[in-house]
Amino acid sequence: MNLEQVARRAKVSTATVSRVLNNADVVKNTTRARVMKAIAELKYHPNLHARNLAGGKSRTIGVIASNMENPFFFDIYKAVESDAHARGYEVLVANTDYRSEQLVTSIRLMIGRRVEGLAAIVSEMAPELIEELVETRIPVVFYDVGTPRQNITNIRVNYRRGVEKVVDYLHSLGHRRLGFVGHHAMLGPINERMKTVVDAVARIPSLAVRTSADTDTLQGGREATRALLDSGFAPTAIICVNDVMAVGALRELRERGLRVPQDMSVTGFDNVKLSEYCYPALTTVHIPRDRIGHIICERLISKAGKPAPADREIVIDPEFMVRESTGQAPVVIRKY
Amino acid sequence: MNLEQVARRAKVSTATVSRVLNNADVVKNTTRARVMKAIAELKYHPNLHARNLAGGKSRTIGVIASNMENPFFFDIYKAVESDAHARGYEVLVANTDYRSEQLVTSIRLMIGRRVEGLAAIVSEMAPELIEELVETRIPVVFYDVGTPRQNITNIRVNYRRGVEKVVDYLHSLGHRRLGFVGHHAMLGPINERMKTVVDAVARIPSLAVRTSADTDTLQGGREATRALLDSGFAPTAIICVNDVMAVGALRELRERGLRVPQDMSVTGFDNVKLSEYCYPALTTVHIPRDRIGHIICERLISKAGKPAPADREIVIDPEFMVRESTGQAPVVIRKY
DNA sequence: TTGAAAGCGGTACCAG
DNA sequence: CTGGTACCGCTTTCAA
Repeated sequence: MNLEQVARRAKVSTATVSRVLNNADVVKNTTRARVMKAIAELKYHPNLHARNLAGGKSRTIGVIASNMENPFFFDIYKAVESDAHARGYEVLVANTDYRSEQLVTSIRLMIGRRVEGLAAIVSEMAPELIEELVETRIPVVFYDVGTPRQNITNIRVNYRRGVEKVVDYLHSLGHRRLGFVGHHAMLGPINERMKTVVDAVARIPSLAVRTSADTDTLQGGREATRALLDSGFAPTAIICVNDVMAVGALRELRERGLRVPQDMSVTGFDNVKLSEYCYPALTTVHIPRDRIGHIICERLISKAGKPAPADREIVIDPEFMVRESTGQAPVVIRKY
Repeated sequence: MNLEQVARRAKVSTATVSRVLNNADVVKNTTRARVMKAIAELKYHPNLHARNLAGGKSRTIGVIASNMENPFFFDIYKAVESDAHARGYEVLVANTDYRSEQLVTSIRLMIGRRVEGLAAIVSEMAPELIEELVETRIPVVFYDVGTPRQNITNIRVNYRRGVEKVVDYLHSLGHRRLGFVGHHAMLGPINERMKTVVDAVARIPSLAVRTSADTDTLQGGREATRALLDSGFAPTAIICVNDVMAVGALRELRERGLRVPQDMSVTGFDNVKLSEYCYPALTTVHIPRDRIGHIICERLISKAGKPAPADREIVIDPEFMVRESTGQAPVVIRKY
């Protein structure tokens, strides 16, 4: 089923059918009606590949994230999609599951589909890949990766500040031994976030920290916490790299009969909805996902006339949120 | 950057470059090397639209879901994607947010992109739309919608059985007044699941039920529960349409000082990971998402030779899982 | 083993 | 307002 068949049935040329499809207002009403009738009767669906090929533009942007299962990424995606739709764009999504080969595959796929903009929310990326993207001249937004370049905009959250607020707060509550639950980064075990925590702790001499890592899931949070508690190091507070893993931590603590926050404090990061719904509600750090989503769209979709802006770094300051999962350090540490 | 430029640089024809790209083994090694070199130097990325157009097949399937934010849908999607990738297929995702216009848009988009198979996990669908899909002859799998047709496979869960198990269990625990928390369906308020619950309750004369509905989110679960408790009807147990909404319900109950399960029992549905991580862990009904995902892929992706099977209905029997959120009906109903 | 050329299904420019 | 037609970038015979 193609333009030509529709044209034949409506007794017009393919050019006219195309005009009707793209609501060019030049078509005479009676002609338009005839064409629409033919389209309906034939149940014709335009081939978007052909359209993109001929038209040269896809009106599509891509979003690649490490883990869409984590609401943090999903919230950003939703914000992007909503904005994109409002501007008549479609968005293609891809998940890397923190696997670098998948990242390569996904990026190539996006380029192959000729997206007009690409957002990569992926925490790590090989320099060659970045180079590859720069060469394509496609507008790109990185979250938390690399530095601004010609066609690249960079959004980064001031994690250092966020983490420092958490550490300082726990310190003020009397905690001296802190555990950190992180997730595996793609390239090697020493990930940036973990380093940030270690640095933040190092500012305060009386503080000690021990880290643990697992997958970025509820279960990973639980496993990492289990490992941390079994390690012999006896923290009175556990800082988690994000809310999802923190919920996993809560579960493990409950299993061991440790009360939060009386026996152990726990903090999350991101402030996803779940952090208010779990028990106890998490003390966490808010990162504005929709703001990030809006910025992405603004940078990726070229406004009428003006080309999309780029070559900038946008730093977002996170906000500390105290809820129920943190409290005074216990005087006597319960065995577990 | 296109095939021709690569061909020119490698001093071969576009046909040969194409052969290299598709690893046809006929190409001489030295030629292949020359082409690969040119490809790398020019940072050439094949245009997939052109490829699909010329080749006639997209090696892509589509998955449309009502709410990817709910892990139930996401788990299915993950399973589908994993299987699809293993067979060299890509998957395109779309979210409808339970909006029927979005469903229409998404389906048209998928057809336009010429997916070779389409899964619709969307609980409701207009007959004309189903007809439209039948006409395309694209293999389709519906979850919980419609009936088998020529190119349509139907997967359905035996909700009735699942709900009956829940109701019977609560009844055996002494509960007589049940609340039901559901979510808004797309078309009108009387959704199928709600009806199923009402029917299941009607089997047992001593039972009474009151329903409430809101969005399919944590917050929706909370709001619906709030409305239910404020309605004057005093349930001793709340049956939730899924786990996510059940977690929202738990939050509202906690807010009101009602203990689960001592003062109020709560049940979920789906058995997503979160149901084991929330507090208290949810009594729920397991629906095997990966099995569903596998079936979808098997039906959508034509095996070598054989065309994908279709025209069948596959019924899945859910499994009841007792955890901590249910208990004996309280003797004295606490005020709230 | 390689090249030439005919599509694939649209879009858009140029005439009429 | 409508038709003819040259591409868009790649795949796939058919010949050589």
